[in-house]
Amino acid sequence: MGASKTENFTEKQNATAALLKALGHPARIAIMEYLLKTNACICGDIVNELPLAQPTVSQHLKELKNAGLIKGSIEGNAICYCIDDKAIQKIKQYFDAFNIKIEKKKSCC
Amino acid sequence: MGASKTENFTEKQNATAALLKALGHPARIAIMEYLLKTNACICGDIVNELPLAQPTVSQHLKELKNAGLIKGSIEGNAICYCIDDKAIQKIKQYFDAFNIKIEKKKSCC
DNA sequence: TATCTTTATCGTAATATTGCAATATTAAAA
DNA sequence: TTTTAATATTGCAATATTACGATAAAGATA
Repeated sequence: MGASKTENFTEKQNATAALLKALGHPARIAIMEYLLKTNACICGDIVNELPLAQPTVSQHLKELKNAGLIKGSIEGNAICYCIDDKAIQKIKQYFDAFNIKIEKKKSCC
Repeated sequence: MGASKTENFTEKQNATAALLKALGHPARIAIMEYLLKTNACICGDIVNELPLAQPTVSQHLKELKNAGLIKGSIEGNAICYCIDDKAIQKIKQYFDAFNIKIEKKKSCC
């Protein structure tokens, strides 16, 4: 098949999975970490930071953007990318809640 | 291609991506949430909870196990699965740190 | 206007993922 | 020992992902 049966899971489960899937590639982790490391948005420059060809980087940026993890704004003939705080917060909250429930359990295995 | 160029990224980036990739599927999110919801390890029962055939569920469980997100111990002819706390904590710490850095930035876009 | 720079898109090859039927495995139960 | 129950593995079809060369698009600059 190759296609996930998303219709059988909750909206929330699908949304969570989509966010994490977008981060589930080393290049996209590297992009996020690079955007974080620099103290402002990055115009250009991302391609030179990564060991991948320009079209490949562009594709990864698109995926991160589709997932809502980054924003891009046009700045002359370059494009400024930066992290969308809200998406990261959503993920953080998810794992915070998850972790609290784990700690309450205390446990078997 | 279809294969990620992992050799060009750091160990940490690859490891982070691998963990998040394992969670980047609604069925695997559903499995984790089900394991969390119940107050102990689950022996059997997981297949009945999910809208997928038994071999498919088994495959997803295998991936979660490979990623270190769950543990499975044999219990008679059934298998007890439960969440591996350490993996979740690793992820939580990653996003905690990430979020702290984001907040320090305050920001441009 | 012509050219340069930056980013996106198209097309395509290689590989990975998803899902399931059929079957194997393993241990309990009859 | 045969049967039953639970889970894993195999094999395969359908689809998705990853990567990149070639090319397009769009604004800046000469």
